[in-house]
Amino acid sequence: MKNRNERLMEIRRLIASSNISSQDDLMKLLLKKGYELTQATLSRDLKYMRVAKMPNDDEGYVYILPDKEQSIDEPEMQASSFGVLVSIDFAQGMAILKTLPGHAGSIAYNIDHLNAYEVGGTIAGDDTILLIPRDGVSKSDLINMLKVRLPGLIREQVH
Amino acid sequence: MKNRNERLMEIRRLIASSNISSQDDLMKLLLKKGYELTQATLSRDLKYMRVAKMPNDDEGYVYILPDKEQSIDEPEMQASSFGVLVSIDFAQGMAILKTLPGHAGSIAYNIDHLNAYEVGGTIAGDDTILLIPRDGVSKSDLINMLKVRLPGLIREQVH
DNA sequence: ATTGTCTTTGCAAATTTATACATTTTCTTG
DNA sequence: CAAGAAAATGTATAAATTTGCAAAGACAAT
Repeated sequence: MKNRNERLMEIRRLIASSNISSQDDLMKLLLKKGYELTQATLSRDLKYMRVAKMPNDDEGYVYILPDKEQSIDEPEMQASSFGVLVSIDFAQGMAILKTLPGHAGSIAYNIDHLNAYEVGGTIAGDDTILLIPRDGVSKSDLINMLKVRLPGLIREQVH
Repeated sequence: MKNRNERLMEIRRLIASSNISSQDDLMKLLLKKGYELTQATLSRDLKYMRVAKMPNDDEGYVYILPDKEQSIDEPEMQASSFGVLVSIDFAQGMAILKTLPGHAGSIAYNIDHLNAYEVGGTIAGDDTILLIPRDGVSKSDLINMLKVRLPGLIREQVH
């Protein structure tokens, strides 16, 4: 779906920033943000992202993200990074990103620090980044994520 | 009750040592060990011990202990604070090793020179190593090899 | 032993979560 | 573009979990 990825990111943000204790709660929060879906889909989303439900300090239960850091604010992309990502190709289930000469390192740094679910890890050379997506992450998942989380990075002709 | 504490310990042991996916499952295991109780009590026990339920790698869900040493992170393990190898993650059948900044090269060099059967080859960036295992080598094969051949690099995994 | 208090438990009902199946949407490939 | 394949979603339902309430220990102080 067009906005599944966006939705997954929103779910992450919500879980990171508030104490959510049921999928119905989460559903209502998402509805306020404009995402319309059923509890069944949420169950699948949470499973996809390996979100766990855990008893809480006080009363009740909360969902917790399987990631190390739950930072809500994301680092801004540097101005100089604008439009320097030249192409995205896929091979062997991995993404090969081409940048303007010398920019691979900084772009990879930015991508790494998104803590994006989709990204297993990156290795950067001078103008090439090898990005290993997590299992189950599709080409378009990855591209959508990059578009959403690092707007302006990708040159227009890339898709 | 007289043996509630014993029971809690037994539950801990069971959860640590097997993949339990429902309270009914756990109930049956406990029955075999001589503990007779209802699922409702189990729900309370798990809440008391803050045991979380999390989607699993393959299919299904598992209970996990909130033990500080037991990470609920995706990375298979974390290095000790003194170690250089920070995490090992798997995606696309390959291992992605994260190191402290600047150490990827030397760690990759060391791994290469083990001449370990398990390792097809490595590519190192600044703080990331992509390790391609040989066909048929499992995740745990690789981790065990690294533990044995490069002790100290990887923290002992506590269960 | 009796009383009162606190903890633990079972039962049953309510709530929450997962999933089989059908349908729709998206993607790929000719 | 069309056809087939794959992915995503909703519906309805099953499965799993939580909880209110009452009853049954456990324990302390009379």
